[in-house]
Amino acid sequence: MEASAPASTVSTNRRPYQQAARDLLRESLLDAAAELMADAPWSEISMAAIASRAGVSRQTLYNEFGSRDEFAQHYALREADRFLTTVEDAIGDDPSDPLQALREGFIVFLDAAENNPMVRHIVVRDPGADELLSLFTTRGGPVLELATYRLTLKISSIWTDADEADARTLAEGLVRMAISHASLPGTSPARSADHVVALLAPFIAQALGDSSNH
Amino acid sequence: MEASAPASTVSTNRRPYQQAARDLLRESLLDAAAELMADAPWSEISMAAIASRAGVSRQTLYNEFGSRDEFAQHYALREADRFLTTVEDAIGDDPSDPLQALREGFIVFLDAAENNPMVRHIVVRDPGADELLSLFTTRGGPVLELATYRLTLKISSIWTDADEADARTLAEGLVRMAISHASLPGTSPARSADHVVALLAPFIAQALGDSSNH
DNA sequence: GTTTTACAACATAGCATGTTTTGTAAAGTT
DNA sequence: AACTTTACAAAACATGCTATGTTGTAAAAC
Repeated sequence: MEASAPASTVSTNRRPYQQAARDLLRESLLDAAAELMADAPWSEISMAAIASRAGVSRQTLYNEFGSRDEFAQHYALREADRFLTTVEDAIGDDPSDPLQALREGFIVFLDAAENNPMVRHIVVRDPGADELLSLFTTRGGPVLELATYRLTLKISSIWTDADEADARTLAEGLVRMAISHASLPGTSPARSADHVVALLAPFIAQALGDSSNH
Repeated sequence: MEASAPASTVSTNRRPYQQAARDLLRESLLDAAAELMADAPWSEISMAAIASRAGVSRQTLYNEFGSRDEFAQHYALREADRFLTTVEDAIGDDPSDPLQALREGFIVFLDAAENNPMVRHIVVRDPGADELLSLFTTRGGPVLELATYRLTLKISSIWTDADEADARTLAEGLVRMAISHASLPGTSPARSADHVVALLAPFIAQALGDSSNH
């Protein structure tokens, strides 16, 4: 019935401008939500408020993201993604001093976890507070898996002679320690990082130095 | 005014029987609460129900423990204490195989955390569930500190040649890892324990073998 | 392509109600 | 002397009702 349209979806092949405009719209909406989230918890932010803040009608919001839940998921994923990138950047690309690199990444994480409201919502299950974004955090499983996965890649890419399994073990341990210190802080982020690095240093030394594995 | 009573409090110096009777009463009440807690969350258990279950009047309960909150705290503390004892027993007293000993303790903890309802209330902040016992868990800080402290003592007492600071670092790491795996389980307790032991083994080897510290 | 207007379904906040539970006190029982 | 029974005020909680706000969808207007 349709004459000229190819067999793919409408949104897949689009002229660059339209694609860019669409992305801009979505980003603006997510940004608007982020701004509102600074003042009020998710449960108190209406779709109307988000649209209005972005200078757009409520209907446009619903056209872009199907529902309130979908929008929340997109928002949470974008935030988690940005966050992991920040940590990866803090680790850097220099393989010469692994301990210092991991320490940096750890501190960046804990500092952000203290300030960034979104991260607080993901990491800490605040009972009397926000809840609602835990739609997708309900069990933090997905986030932990994503973070472990990306950190494993990062470690493997920098210290190429490390065993893959060792990298994964280390990554998961780091992520769990990071989440633990974020939700139950000891003293300062720097001191927490020192403790964790002291605890894991022997493992790292062994994994990096000991490449005589089977 | 008082003739023969010495200057100390009434409850401090008491004849053995009376002291024992009092302890028995308190334990019976705490046991009754534990039994009820198997079927319903704390918020749904009334003081009347606890007293009745223990075969005692409500007034006696209030005479022993001043209020509902106080009772909850005593209950939670007793449970935490028992729990730590169980873990310490699992670790044992044999200094010959530290890795296996810690693995045992870890598995015992995770198994109990899965089953024991009380531990679940302490460790995991279940949003849609029980809440109320988090009066004293609100921030798990106290529990984490107690557990870290006792585990440090345990480690130091078995492996006497280990550095005190190392013992504490290890203890806190173990506790945080245990809580992390209890609230976000990976696969099975045994596999979680294997991962953690693998990660911390190098640190343990260094701390125990390397007693040439300053 | 976006906005406006409209609307049904659902969720939320407030309120008046009756019931339960807490915490305390005094009198009765063994 | 310790426990139970009875009694009671204050607070917490459940219930049913109404009013208001929000979500999600659709159609007409710009």
